[in-house]
Amino acid sequence: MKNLSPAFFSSDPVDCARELIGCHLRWGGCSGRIVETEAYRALGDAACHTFVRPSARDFVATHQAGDAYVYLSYGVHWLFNILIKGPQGDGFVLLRALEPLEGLDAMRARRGNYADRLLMAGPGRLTQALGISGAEHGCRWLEQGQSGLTSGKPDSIVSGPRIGISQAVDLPWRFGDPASKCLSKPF
DNA sequence: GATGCGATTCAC
DNA sequence: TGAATCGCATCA
Repeated sequence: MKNLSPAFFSSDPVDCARELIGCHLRWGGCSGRIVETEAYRALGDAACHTFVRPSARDFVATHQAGDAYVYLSYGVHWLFNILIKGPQGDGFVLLRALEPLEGLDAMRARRGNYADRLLMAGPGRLTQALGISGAEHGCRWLEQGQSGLTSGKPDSIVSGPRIGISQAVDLPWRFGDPASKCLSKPF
């Protein structure tokens, strides 16, 4: 297990999304195993925020690889993305589901008394469980000591279409460990 | 200052 | 399976 540095995110968004499956995320006093991600490309991907939002394009231009891109979905749920800036193109990786490892009590205090497998089984659920909100938007969380990523490998990784989007629906840029009990939806 | 709409969740 | 929900970005 080695720590992932911001250099890990100076690569291809789709490669990063795939390689993050099985890695361990540490956030404050909580941690979890990443079991589901999605990739978004800044260029040529109609589902990416950069496609219609000047503010998203500005974010890419003014932030560094690995920085947090956090935004509110449906006016209710915070979604956590990691900025990718690589030679093959920029983009984001959306964290969609984690298996809780440490800090389950703190997660329940924030989310309610749900079963373990439901604490972070969804992009809005995991931010609520970890206490991530708009305050973390733009932050360089990988270099803040109490939070970070360590590498790991799942038994297998599968891919499929991304969830909840209306554009570019055919691109198979959702990745996950099909054996996990904590997916937001089965593959 | 108004409008449209969403990278979802939870309860029914 | 279906409805809530409201904040934010965008543009006028």
